[in-house]
Amino acid sequence: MSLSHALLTSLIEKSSSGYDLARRFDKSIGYFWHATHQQIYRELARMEAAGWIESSSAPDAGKTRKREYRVLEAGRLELVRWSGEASAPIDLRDEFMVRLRADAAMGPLELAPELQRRIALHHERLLTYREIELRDFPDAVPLPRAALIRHMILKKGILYEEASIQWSEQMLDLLLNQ
Amino acid sequence: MSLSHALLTSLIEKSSSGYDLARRFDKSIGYFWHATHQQIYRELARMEAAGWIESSSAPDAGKTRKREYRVLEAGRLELVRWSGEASAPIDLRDEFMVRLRADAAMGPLELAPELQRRIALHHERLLTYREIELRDFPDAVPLPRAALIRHMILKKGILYEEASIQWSEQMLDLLLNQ
DNA sequence: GCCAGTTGTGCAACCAGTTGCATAGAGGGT
DNA sequence: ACCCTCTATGCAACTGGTTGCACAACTGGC
Repeated sequence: MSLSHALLTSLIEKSSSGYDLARRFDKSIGYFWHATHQQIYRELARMEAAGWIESSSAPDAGKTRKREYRVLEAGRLELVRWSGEASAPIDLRDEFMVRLRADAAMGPLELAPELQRRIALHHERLLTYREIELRDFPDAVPLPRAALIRHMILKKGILYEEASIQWSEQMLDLLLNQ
Repeated sequence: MSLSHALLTSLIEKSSSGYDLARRFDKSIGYFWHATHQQIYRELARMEAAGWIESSSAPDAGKTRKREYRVLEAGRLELVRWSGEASAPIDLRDEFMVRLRADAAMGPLELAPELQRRIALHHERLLTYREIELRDFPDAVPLPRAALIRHMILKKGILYEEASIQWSEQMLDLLLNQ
């Protein structure tokens, strides 16, 4: 689902190999998107065939097969073109909500432990995001537009985790005491 | 991704035809999940083959092909079994975030109109959810456990829309004034 | 020198979701 | 009678994402 455009954006920020891209992707756009290395290699091959990017043996390749991918003008144009399209709203396809509904339909199903596990996970992520926030977006200095946008994207993740924790704790209380 | 279990849950709440199921699905579990009729028919066929559900010509079929699907004991057992599994956290794969990142990487891209469209959409959904809330979950009466759970699921949608609106308005301000 | 682990690329098969199309009866309008 | 729309089911082809596996070189430990 437009993984290619996400990769293009990442490559504009910094030319890199498929492998590096896969790891950077997880740490940047990856707040809200995960892609396997398989998808990324396949997409890079397609984009190169389409003339959006070019590649050559990476400067630090040595005797390895490592390649470096760079965005071409056609890639930039494509990204600008795509940015004008309407974006489909995400669906929040959450299996746990189905489990809760099943509990409501069939009687208590012991979902509390799983909910607790999820709360811990949300806390973990929140912590990571807050660390990135402290490191990358000091609010003493006035930040340029690009940094403000990136900060807002991170904030979206932070807000989501905070809201999830609050909601989950209320839900947990309900499961345990009703 | 476990659409089958979502459908099982829906069918436990009420036996119905594929078509009715598709429409009810959009209105209930569909707060956070959308499935096409195609997926639903295919999944029903699989579940029937697996012995989780059975079907017969619907009582109100007349001369049409309309069928009614009912959950069998094996289906209930499967749902209980599945409820004990760990649920993968959702990924918030949002194309618009990629567009924002592209804006940050390449300079202003005129994303404000699209953001405004999204804000309107969030308002629309929020309104729908609030109407359902007023209709189905009066807080004067003490509700039974099952209703409380269903209410919490709906609340998750409401909280998400509210947070999205707040965040989007802040983002819009940034896009227009920076 | 060998083994385990990490970096890096890639093929093949599979599964889930989407899209376009086809079929068929019911009900309503002109 | 004719056509249009809605209800209802379904096939076929395609796209995107996932999983398992394989290959290759380099890196550090014993």
